[in-house]
Amino acid sequence: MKVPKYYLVKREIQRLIADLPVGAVLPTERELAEQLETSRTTVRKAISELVVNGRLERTQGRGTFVARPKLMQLRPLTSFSQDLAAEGWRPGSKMLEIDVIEADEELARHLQLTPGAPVHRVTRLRTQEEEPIALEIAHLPGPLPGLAEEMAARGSLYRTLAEAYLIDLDAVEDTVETTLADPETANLLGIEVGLPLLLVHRTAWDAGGRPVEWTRSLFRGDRFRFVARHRLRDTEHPASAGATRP
Amino acid sequence: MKVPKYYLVKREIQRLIADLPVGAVLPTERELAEQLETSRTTVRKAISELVVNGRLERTQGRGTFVARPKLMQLRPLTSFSQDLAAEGWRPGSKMLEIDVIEADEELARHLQLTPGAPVHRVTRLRTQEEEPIALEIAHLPGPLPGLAEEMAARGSLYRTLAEAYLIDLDAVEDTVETTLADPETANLLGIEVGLPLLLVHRTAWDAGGRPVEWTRSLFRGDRFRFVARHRLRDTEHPASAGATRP
DNA sequence: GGCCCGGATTGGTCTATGCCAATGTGCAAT
DNA sequence: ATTGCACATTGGCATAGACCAATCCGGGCC
Repeated sequence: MKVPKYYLVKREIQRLIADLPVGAVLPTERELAEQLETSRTTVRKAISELVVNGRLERTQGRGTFVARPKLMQLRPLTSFSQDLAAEGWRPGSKMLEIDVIEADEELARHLQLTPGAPVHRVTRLRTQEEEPIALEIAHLPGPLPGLAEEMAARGSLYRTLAEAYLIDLDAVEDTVETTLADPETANLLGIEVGLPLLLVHRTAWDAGGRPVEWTRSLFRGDRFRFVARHRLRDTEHPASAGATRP
Repeated sequence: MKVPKYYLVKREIQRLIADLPVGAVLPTERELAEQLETSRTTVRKAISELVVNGRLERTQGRGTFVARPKLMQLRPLTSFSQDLAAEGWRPGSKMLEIDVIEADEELARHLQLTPGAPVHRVTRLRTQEEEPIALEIAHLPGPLPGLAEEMAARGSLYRTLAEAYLIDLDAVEDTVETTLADPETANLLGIEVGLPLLLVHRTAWDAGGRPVEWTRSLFRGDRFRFVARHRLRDTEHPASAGATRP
């Protein structure tokens, strides 16, 4: 199989940083190009993949550094802060905006509303050791008077829903897919444009089966792992699935 | 916010292909560079992001084409073939290799074995309308005499485990994260090196709590969405999570 | 000491260009 | 009609070089 040169350079750099401690600075791109007998363009392509992989971080004007390897796990049936706290992380949250918008087509569908209905929107930046790791936009239907104040008093969205509005969640569904950081998101998360992100949509229902939350979250793809665990009942046992061939 | 030129070019091309049918061919990179008054390098960078997004596909010597948008959903508690069949897709599977290997450190940990213990390895290429969409490597502990023949007779791994070896799954855990296609995987999946993939690890246990499967799957990140749905019991209710602030 | 400014350093973007590799086409030979 | 080969086309890889923007550092100034 033909392996392009930038990929060999990538492995070379990987070997180079294997022995370096976290935070160590790499040679400059110009130096690496000379040492590895290639062009700066090729070095940059190799480094870019390592940045996407989460192995390196770079800042204009400063340099390229060995990134702290840290993989945080998220469980669908728990809350963001609960998840991270359980793993010994120190989660934080920065409120960006609370406002009321009119539901568009998609939003109305997920929350079982008619388009144009008012929906509360809560935009937050989730942080970890002061470092942004996720952008979260929650949509909540129905009247929630004083939401901003109640949220400010409690911090946690779920706690606010339960205590201030007596809304208890009964079921949640998460979908996980990948996307790329656009300039705005990259700016908020402090990462490069084009880095892969985990795009998570969460819908939550109350005991009556009414949707009470539809949230869109963007996580750094190189920092998170999503975990789902299930017990199987016989009726949905995998072994009962049809044969693989059509 | 400063937006680089290749990002503007990306939007321009996005506008261009919005009106084109699936499979339509784009102008060549050299033509686009001229029309948009930029260099071919910049055009390529823009196109590359659209390829990563799943909007475009390109083949050396042929051209760049509008990709078929198709997002398939995967549910953790069902099998691969069951998932896709339920959505009206026509899943297939191509056996690449069945062999027995010695468990390394990681594998032994997941299957609760001692390193060096023999483990069956089943490597398959999952397909969809003859198109490869996932690379799946299953690891199965314990003696499974005649595994290759039993698999060949049934097609489905889970069905084989249940019918031929009386192994019934009781619980599964999936983890989902992102990674990049290395040259080997890209070759097997017929995609470009460096495309983001969904890396899914599945562990399955039998009723006795013994691990019976540890599988590593690589899905095209632009084609799949992972779905997890849960009912909440009070003891693990999100509202009981700690406050957001540390 | 503290502040400000200018220059050096480093990554970020863009251009222009050359060659390679895969593909498709059309003509010629059989 | 089929095969085979040369050639044009198109994307893939790599280079060299220029300029921009963020950062850092040190000297000079208050």
